[in-house]
Amino acid sequence: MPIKNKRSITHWLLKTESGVFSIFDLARTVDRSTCWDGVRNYQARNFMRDQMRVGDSVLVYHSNADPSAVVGVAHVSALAYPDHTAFDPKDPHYDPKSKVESPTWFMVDIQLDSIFQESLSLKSLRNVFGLESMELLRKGSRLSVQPVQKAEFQIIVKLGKPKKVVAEEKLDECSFI
DNA sequence: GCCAACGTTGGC
DNA sequence: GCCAACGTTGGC
Repeated sequence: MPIKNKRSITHWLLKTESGVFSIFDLARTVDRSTCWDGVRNYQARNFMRDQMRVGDSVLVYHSNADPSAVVGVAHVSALAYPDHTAFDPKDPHYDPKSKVESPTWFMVDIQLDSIFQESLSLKSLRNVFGLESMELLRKGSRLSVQPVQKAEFQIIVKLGKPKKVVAEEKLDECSFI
């Protein structure tokens, strides 16, 4: 009997600087989805390029925020493809090493599912039972794309009280935004 | 603004 | 391959 080739990682956490692109910006985009451009770290790239698959679950984290916090849930909506912002000399994430014919940097698309009614600050997460080994809570953790254990993901979603973000035109009705 | 904890670069 | 210098991330 063939053994099912089960991937070890299907849950992720993506950091975004809330002042640059927040979960609320994501909620206002067409189809509530976006390309996750600008990742310029090899380990983060490898996770996106080699391991992420369409449908994988994503926690959205606001870094450099007040307070820094996990703020909602999205999912991967497109498999990794070259990050074109690396080709554009005028783009802040321009990288001359990356060529169109052999791209260095990749990105996935993600689509927003829900925003937490209780955003979960980094500080508060440090006290949650079951998250002791979470990468985000590791001292000096800087990875902007990081794997999350399914159990960790479930704990966080339960605490966050996610409110589904439905259609673009209904955004005005989301009083918590 | 400070600074710890990285990651990258480049001389050797 | 080693490692010092430098640049970046991101909490505080």
